Amino acid sequence: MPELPEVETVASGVHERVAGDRVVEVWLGSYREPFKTPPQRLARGLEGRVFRSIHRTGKHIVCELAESAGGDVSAQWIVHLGMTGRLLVTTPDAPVEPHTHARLRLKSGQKAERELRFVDPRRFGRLELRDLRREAAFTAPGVEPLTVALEDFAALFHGRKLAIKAALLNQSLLSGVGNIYADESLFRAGIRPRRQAGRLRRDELARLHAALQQVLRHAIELGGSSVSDYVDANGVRGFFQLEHCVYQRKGEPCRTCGTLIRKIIVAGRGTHYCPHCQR
DNA sequence: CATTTCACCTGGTGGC
DNA sequence: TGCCACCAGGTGAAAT
Repeated sequence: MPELPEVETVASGVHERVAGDRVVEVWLGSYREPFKTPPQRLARGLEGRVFRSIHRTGKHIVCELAESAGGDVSAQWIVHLGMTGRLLVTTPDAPVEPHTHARLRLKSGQKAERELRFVDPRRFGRLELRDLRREAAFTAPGVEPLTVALEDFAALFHGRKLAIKAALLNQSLLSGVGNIYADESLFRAGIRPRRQAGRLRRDELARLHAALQQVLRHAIELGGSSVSDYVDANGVRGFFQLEHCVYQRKGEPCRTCGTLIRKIIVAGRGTHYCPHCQR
């Protein structure tokens, strides 16, 4: 489900609910898949630690952990939601959904007990623990789309022969853009997804830069896109799917010119565009 | 190195 | 209703 706006929404929701809480008990499922860090080491790293803050980097949720409420950050719990992952704050007695892979029971002074749960049917998500006394802090490989300057954005595509859509999806160039926001930003910039990245004109790159930042910011304001089952940390759906101009609108009229939206495959992904508005 | 393809999973949908 | 092929918000390894 999750691209930058959805991950941002989940991370800020989790932050609001659990910052300052201590992990008093950890339960982890038995599947190998979601655990980039072996379950035993992950559980040991989480147990007893305090959530200092939670934020987003690219499509990753980074939880800063300390030994005590006022202590220095000594570890990071990094959550990647994959395609179907959810990070939910619940009460401890809430029914446990199928495909729940991690449950963290949390406690803090006055607040009622709650649980932080990681649920992921397809198991494409990843859980990782970094011990900052031994390992470097997490950094995303690509640049941050929301804040990258136009000059640096344009430089990412210089000399590249791949399709602009494929370039937007490449996380080592930009961290956080996925299939929905690649299609939506290309529509808003009036650029066909198969255009060679290195051949875009200066004005097109400027339009794409502006469109991408606008669409991401707008989507964050609306709590992300709930295409099938995406919900935030509180189980609430987003509303940006109502603003989609092309994504999953194959055969429907373009909101600008009425031409029917087409769907093709680019970079192995379903790709939607308006043949009239995008050149 | 740059780029493309495919496997990894489960569940929902639409056609027959 | 039932079965089945196909598709899905992501990524990283393998192939080209």
